[in-house]
Parts: sequence; structure tokens; C-alpha cells
Amino acid sequence: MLSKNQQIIFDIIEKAKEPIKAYSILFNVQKKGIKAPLQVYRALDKLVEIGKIHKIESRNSFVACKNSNCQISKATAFSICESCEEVSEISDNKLSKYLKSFQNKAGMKFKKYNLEFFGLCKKCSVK
Amino acid sequence: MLSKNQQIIFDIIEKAKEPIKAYSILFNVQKKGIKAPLQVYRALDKLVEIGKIHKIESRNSFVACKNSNCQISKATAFSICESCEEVSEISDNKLSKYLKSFQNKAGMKFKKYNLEFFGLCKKCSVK
DNA sequence: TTAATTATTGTTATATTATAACATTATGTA
DNA sequence: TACATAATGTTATAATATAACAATAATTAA
Repeated sequence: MLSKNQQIIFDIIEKAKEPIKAYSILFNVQKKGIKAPLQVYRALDKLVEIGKIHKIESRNSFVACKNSNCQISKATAFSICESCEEVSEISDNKLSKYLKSFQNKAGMKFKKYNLEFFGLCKKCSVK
Repeated sequence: MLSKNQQIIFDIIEKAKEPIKAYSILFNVQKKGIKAPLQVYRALDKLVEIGKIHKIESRNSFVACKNSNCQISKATAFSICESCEEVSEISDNKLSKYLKSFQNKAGMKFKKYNLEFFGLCKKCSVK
């Protein structure tokens, strides 16, 4: 169950068709009484933790999870268009199986991964 | 050929055994006459571009490239210990082959990827 | 159902990370 | 030389994120 602020902020992120930044969220929710960055960041932290949203690390922005496979944000993959900045979550069972089973030679036990692919989306590559 | 500032900053990063942040680099190079953040960021941008260093996106920090396989920073993978924050670059031919050949269903042509694994390193997992 | 605990909220201030804009100097190249 | 390109220096400021403290709401255990 999401709290009031968490719900407000999740709704904004879900409605946005593109990744959205913390301060842009803040701007959008000020009319709803959320006035301070920290209120936004706290909700974001929680939403990331429970897997409702993901952070696109290379862009400092947030998207709603579109994928039932990335259990609680433990395994995420995105494609990012370097021209239009469109981001989409990759849902590919072979890929996620491969990465989950990947074990580094150093013997580290992985709990989580994040993968970001960069290139040109279909639209931008014909331009 | 690296320029003066690029060389100074690359040397700092290479000597550091751990990822280092921009303002920590700035602090380290002030005695060498580099006074402003922008001087550091410009050198960092260039060093990333030519593949001498990589940015650890989830940590906003930088490491020297240890891997001849990530041609000009196009294909990078790291393991990150969530306890001690040790970062090491993963050099695994099968992994990089797999990811380079990965093509998203959306038809995007990838030019680059960055993968970050999180977990506990050997040392931290026995603690 | 009270008491204790934990999660959430509100608020101000501040820390951290990064870039804009402009002027100058150095380096490479036709 | 003249031209182009890359690198530098500098001031100011933008953008991203957290510290610290106080209050309130929700959950759980006795």
C-alpha cells in the first residue's frame, strides 16, 4: 500500500510517457502540497525499493516499472535513444536468465544488476 | 596524446585503487593549479570519450579502464560491492559477446552499453 | 486498548554534482 | 602565415541530493 505522497508521485511518473526527473516531479506536485525536494526524494527512494519505479542511472531520471520480471528492481535493463532520449524497459527472458546466472570470476554474489543500452531508436535511425 | 590537465587527472584516477569522484579529484589537483570544477569535468569528459576511464553511473565516480576489451568505452561492465563499495571492471568475453550481439525487439541499434552488478564482494560476504 | 515501534510527513538549510557563458592560449594543419 | 580545432582559465550558477530535527500517522505487541 502506497502512502499519500508515494501515490501522488507514482501517479505522475506513471502518466509520464518518458523518464522524469526529481525536480520536474517536484514542480508537478507543488499544487498538491508537496513543496520540498526531500519529500520527493523520499517517495522516490521507497518506490525504487519496492520496485514500482526504476532509476535510469545515466540520466538521473525515473520511470514506472513496465515489467513483471524485474522482481523488486533486482534485475533491470533499458534501451536509451541518444537522440530523442526515449527509454524503454527491456523484457527479455533469455537476457535476464543469462545475467542472473552470471557469476563473476572474483566470486562475488550478485543480488542485483542494472543494464543500460545506448543507441538510436527506430524513429531516430531513419532521420 | 593527453593534454596537461587530462594527464594530471588521469594519473590521479589511475593511482586511486577505488572509484574517485570529481570533487575529490579537484581537491587532489588544486596544488597542481587546477582550481575549478569545470577543468576537472572537461578532462573527465575527454577521458571517458577516449576510453581511458569509465564513469560508474550509479556512484557518480570514475575509474581507470583495466580492460582492453571495452573498445573506447562502448561496452562496460562492473561489479560493485554494496558494503565496501569496491568496484571492479568485469572482463568476460562471453558476456561481452552476448551483450554486443543482443538486439532489442524494438529494433534499436545499440552502439554502447553499461552494466552494473551489485552484491557483496568476497571479503564482505564472510564478515 | 494502551504502549511501543516503525513509517511517513513537514520544514529549513545545506551538500554534492555538473554546466553555461565568455575570454584566452596552445596545438595542429592547409 | 593563416586558419581551424582543441584545451585552458575564470566566474557564476544550475541541477541533483541529503542532513538534521520535529511532528504526526499507522502498525504491532503486550
